Amino acid sequence: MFFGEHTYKIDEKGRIPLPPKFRREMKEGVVLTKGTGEKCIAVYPVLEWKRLADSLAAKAVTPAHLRKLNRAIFGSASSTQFDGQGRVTLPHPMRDYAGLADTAVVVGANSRVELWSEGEWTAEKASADEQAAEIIEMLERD
Amino acid sequence: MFFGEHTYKIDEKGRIPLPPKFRREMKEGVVLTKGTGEKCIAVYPVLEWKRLADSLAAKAVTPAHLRKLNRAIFGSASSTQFDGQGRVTLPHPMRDYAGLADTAVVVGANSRVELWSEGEWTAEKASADEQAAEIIEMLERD
DNA sequence: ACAGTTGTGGGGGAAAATGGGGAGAAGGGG
DNA sequence: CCCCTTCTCCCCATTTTCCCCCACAACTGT
Repeated sequence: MFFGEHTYKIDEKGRIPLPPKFRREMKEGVVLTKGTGEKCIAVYPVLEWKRLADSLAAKAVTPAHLRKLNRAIFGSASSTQFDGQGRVTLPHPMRDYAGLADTAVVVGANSRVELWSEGEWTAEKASADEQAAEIIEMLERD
Repeated sequence: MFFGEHTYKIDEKGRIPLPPKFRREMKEGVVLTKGTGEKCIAVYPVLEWKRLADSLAAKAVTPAHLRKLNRAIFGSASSTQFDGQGRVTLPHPMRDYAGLADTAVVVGANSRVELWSEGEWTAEKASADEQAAEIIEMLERD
C-alpha cells in the first residue's frame, strides 16, 4: 500500500529515488510502464505487475489478440532494480512520454506508484479533487 | 520474460545486437521465424520454440495436415546463435519480409522477441495500445 | 549532541554498440 | 576442372554508454 506525495530531483543520469517506505515493499524489483492514458510513469512491484499482466492476458480472445496484447504490455514496460542509494533509472523514452525533466512528483496510489511532472500533476490533482468532490456529493445525496 | 523497446542498427552484413538482458535468456541459441501475420521477425529461445512447435504438432488432425504444418513451421524458420559481440545475423529473405533496412526496433513481448522496422512498429504500437486500452477499460468496469 | 539514514552528486571501470578485416565454404561460369 | 566471386562466420578494435560504487551534506529520531 503506497501513500502520499513526495517531490524528488531527477539527476542528470535519469535516476530518481523513491521514499524508503516504498522501497521496502519493492525489494524484489519493480516494473515501469507508461501510465494508461495519463501522462505519467507507473511503478509496480514485480509481483503486483505479474498479477496484472496475467489478468490482462486472460482477456484475450484469439492468438492474434494475445500477441498484440503482449506487445502492448511488455513492449512499453521495463523491469529494473534499485541501486545502492535506493534510486531507479528511468528509460529515456518514458521520461519523454511523461514530460519529466529535473524534478518529479512521486505519488503513492494504493498498489501502484506514479511519477508525474509537476505541471501534469497539479492539473491531474485538480481534476481528481473535483471529481472526488462530485462523487462524494452524489454519494451523500442518497 | 522479455521487456521493453530498443532500437539498434543493422550493419551492412545483416547483423543486429540484442539487449544483454535478452541474451542471458537465450544462451542456448535462438530460432528466427517470420511473424505470423505481422510484418516482423519473431525471435524465440530454442526451448520456447520447441514447446511451441510441439504444441502445434499435437493439434494436427491428419498426417497430410502435419506434413504441411511442418513445412510451414520449419521451412521458414532459422536456428542460429549469437556471435562474440552478442549479435545475430538475419537471413536476407526475412529482412525483406519485415522491411528491415539499416535500423530495427527490438521489442520484448513476454516469451518472445520481435524485430520491427521503425515504420511498421509505430503503426503496430498504436493499434496495440488502443486494444490494450479497451481491455483495461473492460477490466475496470467489473 | 550524536549516530544512523536519506537526498544528491559525480567518477571510474566494465560492458555494450558499432565497424571492419580476413579465412574458409559454397556456387557459378569459363 | 579450375578459378573467381560471393557469402558467411569468426575475430579484433574503438568509441560510447551504462552501472556500480564512493562521497558528502542534510535531516531523522533518540
